[in-house]
Amino acid sequence: MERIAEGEYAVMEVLWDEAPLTAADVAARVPEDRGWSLATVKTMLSRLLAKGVLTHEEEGRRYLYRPAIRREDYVAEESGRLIDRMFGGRVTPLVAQLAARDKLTPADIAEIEALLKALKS
Amino acid sequence: MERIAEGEYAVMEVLWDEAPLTAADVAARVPEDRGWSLATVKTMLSRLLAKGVLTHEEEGRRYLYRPAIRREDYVAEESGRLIDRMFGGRVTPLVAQLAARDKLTPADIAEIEALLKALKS
DNA sequence: GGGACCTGATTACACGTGTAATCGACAGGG
DNA sequence: CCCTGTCGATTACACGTGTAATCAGGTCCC
Repeated sequence: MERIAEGEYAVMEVLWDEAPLTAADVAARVPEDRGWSLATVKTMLSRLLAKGVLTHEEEGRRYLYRPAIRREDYVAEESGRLIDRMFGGRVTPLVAQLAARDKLTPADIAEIEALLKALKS
Repeated sequence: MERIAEGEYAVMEVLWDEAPLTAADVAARVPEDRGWSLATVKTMLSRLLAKGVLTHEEEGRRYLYRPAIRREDYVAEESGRLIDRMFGGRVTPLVAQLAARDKLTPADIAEIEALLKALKS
C-alpha cells in the first residue's frame, strides 16, 4: 500500500467520514485551519487517485470520490511502521513510553486493562 | 524540536547507541542494508547539525558528533504526533488497533498489564 | 448562442530528502 | 617538500509534497 502524505491524509479523513463526495464537497469539509484552496484539494485528489487509495466514478461531468482502502488498514500499517522504526517492532515499549510521558490518564489505563482482559477471553 | 527524516533517523540511532563518533565511524556503523556511501552519511550529519539535533566538537581536524537530544524525548514526540494524527490524541484506540491486528502476543498482553498495574500504584 | 461558471487535467515552483560527487584545505609518509 | 589520502563544506540532482494557477472543455443562464 502506498504511503499517504500528511496533507493527503486530511483528505482521506474527509472521505473516510463520508463518501462518495465531489471535489468541491471534499474541499468544503477539509478542516478550516488548513486554509486550502479548491485547487489544492483537487491536486490532492489526483495524487491520491494515482496512488490507488481512492477511486472515482463519473457523475455527470464530475467525479465522485471514495476511499479504496479501509481506514483501519491504513492506520494499522502506519502504526506498524512507527513501531518498527522506533521500537524495534515491539509494542510494549511504546506503551511504556506513553505511560512515562504521562500520556495515559487513569481512565486510559482502565480502558486498556478492560481491553486486554477481553482479548484474553 | 525539528523533525528528523527517516534516513536521518538511522544516523541518530547510531549516535544514540554510541557517541561521540567521527563521520567515518558513524558510516561504519550504519546498517549495512542502507548501502550508503560515506558522502551520504556526511550529508546526513550536516543536516542533523543544521537541525540542531546533533552537536560536534573538533578533535584535531575532524569532528566528533554526539546527539543533542535524547532518544526518549524524540521518540515520545514522534509517537505523540502519530497518535494525534491517527487517533485523535487518544491512546486507547491505538492499543485497540494493535490488538485487533494481532500485533499483541499473549506475552505482550501480560507485559502491558504488569506495566499498567505498576502505574496505578 | 454567447459569456459566466464549474470540471478535471496539466503545469508550476519551492522545499525537504535520498543519494551522492567535487572541492579546498590540511596531515602524514616517503 | 611533494603526493596521497582524508576532512568538512559546497554543489548537484531527482523525487515527493504543499500549495496553487492556468487551461480546455462542457453547462446553464440570459
